[in-house]
Amino acid sequence: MSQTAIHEKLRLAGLRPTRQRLALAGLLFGSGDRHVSAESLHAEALKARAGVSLATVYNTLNQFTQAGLLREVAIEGARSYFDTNVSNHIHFFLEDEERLVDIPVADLDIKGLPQAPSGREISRIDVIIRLAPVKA
Amino acid sequence: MSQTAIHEKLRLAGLRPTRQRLALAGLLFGSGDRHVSAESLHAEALKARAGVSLATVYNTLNQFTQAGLLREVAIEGARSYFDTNVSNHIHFFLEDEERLVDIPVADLDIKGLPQAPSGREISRIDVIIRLAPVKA
DNA sequence: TTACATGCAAACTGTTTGCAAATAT
DNA sequence: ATATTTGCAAACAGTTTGCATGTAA
Repeated sequence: MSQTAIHEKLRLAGLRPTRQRLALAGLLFGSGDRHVSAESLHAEALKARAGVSLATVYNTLNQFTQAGLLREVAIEGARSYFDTNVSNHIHFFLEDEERLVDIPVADLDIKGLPQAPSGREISRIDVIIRLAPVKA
Repeated sequence: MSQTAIHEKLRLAGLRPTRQRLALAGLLFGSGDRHVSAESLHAEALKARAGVSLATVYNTLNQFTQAGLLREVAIEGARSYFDTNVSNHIHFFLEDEERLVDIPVADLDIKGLPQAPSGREISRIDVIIRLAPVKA
């Protein structure tokens, strides 16, 4: 994704293209789909010599999520992950590496879902397939 | 579930039936399926005049989970939930009430699941259907 | 020029832990 | 008698926030 496209992406989301946001968006959306934690993105930003504080990384991730640019994925064990792929898909979670992997949901077919209780509607379905190393 | 059954349940799990564990197990397994947080279980224990510290509630929930008596459910937003239903099922999550509801998976049928990467096997599949109130 | 964004450090939440006292076997 | 468990308070991790400073429009 080009610099201009990133600029435009932020503008569309109603977020001012500040130096920090551009840097973080560059890291997030510059290459393919990614899964980051606040900590890991902050580390990357430091390595890239983008002066960005951890607090700003948190704020930015939350703003991006709220704007629909990211999707949050909850995993047991405190740490939150943010996924740059906001299209319809589910996840493998590699328990040994604590890492998420996207699964395209194209040919996934869930049948027999019960109806949402009245007055409520489905806002999202989260599916996480947890994988453990095969025991020797 | 009777007192004796609870006693036996702990014994089978290799956990000494201390006063605190019996009290917490009584609350957890005494009636039907439940979803508790450490905080909520602690509050219940206090109300029931069982002298149990919050630290012990945490430790006990973890021990019970490790013993397979409980299942942990991760939801975005820090707080962990523990489910007394350890059979195969999935969850509704009522976003407005921050509450979990079990869905029996009897007639649920998931097709087209991709294969686990080699060297790994599925240890669990978590499905959470998030529900929001219908906008007026 | 003004409303919004940033950085720092301090606050906060949920959870874990070290250790002395208590308890189950 | 001895190994385990408990409770407290302190430590801890991840995350959020207040406020002075900096920056985009």
